[in-house]
Amino acid sequence: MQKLTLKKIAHELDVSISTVSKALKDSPEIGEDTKDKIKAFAQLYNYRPNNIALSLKNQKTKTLGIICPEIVHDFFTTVISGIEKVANERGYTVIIGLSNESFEKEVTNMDKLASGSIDGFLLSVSKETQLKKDYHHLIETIDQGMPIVMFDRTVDEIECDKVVVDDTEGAKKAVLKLISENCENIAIITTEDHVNVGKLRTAGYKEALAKENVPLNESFILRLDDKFNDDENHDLLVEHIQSFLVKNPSIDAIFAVNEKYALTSIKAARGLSKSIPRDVKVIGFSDGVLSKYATPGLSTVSQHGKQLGEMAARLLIERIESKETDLPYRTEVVATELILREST
Amino acid sequence: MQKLTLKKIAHELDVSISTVSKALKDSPEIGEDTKDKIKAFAQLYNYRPNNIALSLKNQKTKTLGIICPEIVHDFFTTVISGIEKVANERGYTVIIGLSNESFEKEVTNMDKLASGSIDGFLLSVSKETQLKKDYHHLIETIDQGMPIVMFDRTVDEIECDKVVVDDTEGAKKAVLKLISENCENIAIITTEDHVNVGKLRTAGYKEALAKENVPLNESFILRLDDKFNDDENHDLLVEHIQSFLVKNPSIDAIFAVNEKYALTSIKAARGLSKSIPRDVKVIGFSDGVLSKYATPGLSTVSQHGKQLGEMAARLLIERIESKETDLPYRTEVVATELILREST
DNA sequence: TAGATTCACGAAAACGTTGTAGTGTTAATA
DNA sequence: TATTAACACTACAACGTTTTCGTGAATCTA
Repeated sequence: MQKLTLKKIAHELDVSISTVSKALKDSPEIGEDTKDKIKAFAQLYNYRPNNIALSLKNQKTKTLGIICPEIVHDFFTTVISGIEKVANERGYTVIIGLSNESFEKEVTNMDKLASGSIDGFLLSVSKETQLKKDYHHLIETIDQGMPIVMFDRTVDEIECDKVVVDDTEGAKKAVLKLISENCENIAIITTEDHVNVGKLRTAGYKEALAKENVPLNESFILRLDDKFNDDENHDLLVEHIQSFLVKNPSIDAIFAVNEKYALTSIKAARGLSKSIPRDVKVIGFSDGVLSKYATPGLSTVSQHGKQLGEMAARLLIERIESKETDLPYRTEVVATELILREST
Repeated sequence: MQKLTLKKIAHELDVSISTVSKALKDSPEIGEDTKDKIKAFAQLYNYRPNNIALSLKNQKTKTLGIICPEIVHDFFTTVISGIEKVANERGYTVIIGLSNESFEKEVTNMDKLASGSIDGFLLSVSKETQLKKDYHHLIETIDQGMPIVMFDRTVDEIECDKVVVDDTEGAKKAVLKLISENCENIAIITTEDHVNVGKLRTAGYKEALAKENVPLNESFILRLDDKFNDDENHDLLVEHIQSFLVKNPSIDAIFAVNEKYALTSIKAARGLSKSIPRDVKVIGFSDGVLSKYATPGLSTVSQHGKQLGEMAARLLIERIESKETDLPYRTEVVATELILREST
């Protein structure tokens, strides 16, 4: 049995399409018995209005597009689950486009979704986009009246709603904690500077050091090439960190800007027969389940990804549903929280 | 500047809508100079045909709906990334609906998407659905001519395309390996039997034992209540496994039916001052990144989630695009692979 | 009983496309 | 010169809705 439409019901019951439509909406224009008859029929054959037709008619899709650099990634999925939650509560559906950190995929994905499929974007830009600093697709999208809310990986040059975690502050808290535990030689394992969050967290690291008058030792900063994010290169990364640790044997604490770096640091240190947390304390940055399930449990700066996602979705939906065309852009900051486990 | 449509171009250039449509499709019906003019205009103002209108006209959306029980979960996201990959290659977009293991959310999500938004479903049923054994929503969907491909968590009672991992065989391989390493008291940490994959993996465990004539000791089977899947109950789970380990001190190997159980087992064993892998060897079941980044690296039965996702998407798209209405249903089995790391 | 009012319903436009079937003009054929 | 063919374009229907505007019939008012 194929999909039921108003037309088919109308034909079957020998009334007009308008009558059916109105009856199902319980319009007072239609007589009670006609209404009953139509409703019963619709119920029986499980009629559901066609979303596509509604979207076309109403010029809105009740759908949100998420553009995300990666999906096998606890932080992003946590954010997505937050987005999905409020989207669903408000009657919205969610489409996901993955950029895989590629500028081109980000552009084509956005292009495709922007062509009528969605009412607005939730976007975390790819690393490549951050590197190229080419934002024409974002500008065009916004110019066409399609709202964008950026989350986590935002770009300063574009004016739009943003939701970010307080990277600098979170990093600072973590490093301050390490200092308070009498660590004197605190290393940071971070990304290259073109990755915004890496840069910000590194800034927090430096701030904490400065605040407590701990001298900054540039050789304690390990900036990891992007290639190490590939799971294939995990063994390489272990070795790389180990040689860093060997070169700097005085290191007694590591602050890692993400979960993978943190966990790999633990593995590397262990491989060097250092005990965690006795010889080296480790704090990561993440919202992930990994940290909780790892042995030893990894202390982390939690990013509250779910709240971030909820916030972002709320901002977007508000903008979509507001008739004010000149709502001022907001930037919301989601606070971090230091969660202490066994690695400190 | 608002969205450009054929109508606006037509009005602007003083030609008919049809002419614009045809010109952009390079139809020979239209004169060269008119074509050039229209194309140039469209290019300049970045015209993109409206997907919604196309969907309505063509009666197909070029969109796939994924219904997934959970998203903060490496296995499912790996599958999704596989789906997204082939979907994109073939010009499809992906909508995600999360059931959060709830029957009701599964039903309402499917209902919503089935109303015109998508051409077919990729579905992994929720635990609650498995428990209730209420499949009316699946039957109705299929009856309406909407194809479903089930992945991983399938239901035997429904006829449709399926892609599964070889749970029994994978579990068997893992346990066989443990036996070959001279483990004599191999425990299994599994789910309750209503979870299909738990049941199948337990079957594999038993098969392996039987094959090598190792006596089956029912007290070595720990069936975990669903509540332990909640990350909140992680500490509880650790204690629970520890008391199990204390009650059965002879256990020298653990086969866990998922990554979290495996990692938690390691943590529990460690807490009991047992060394991994010297005192207890552990093998998990998963595709996750966790295993790789954990210390010690967790040996696992890899499920090749990405291939599974790719396979599922291929099956679905083939069915959608085939004009044959009576394509026979297929069930594809994705082989598992034993990946040995430090926990064995 | 003429006029107004209410009731119950239908026709049609619109959203943005595409494709089929015209249509009017010019050029080629017989 | 009359017929036909080619060309370059336009009109219109359809996809499934919703909504505004009619409209004919029954009922009410004076």
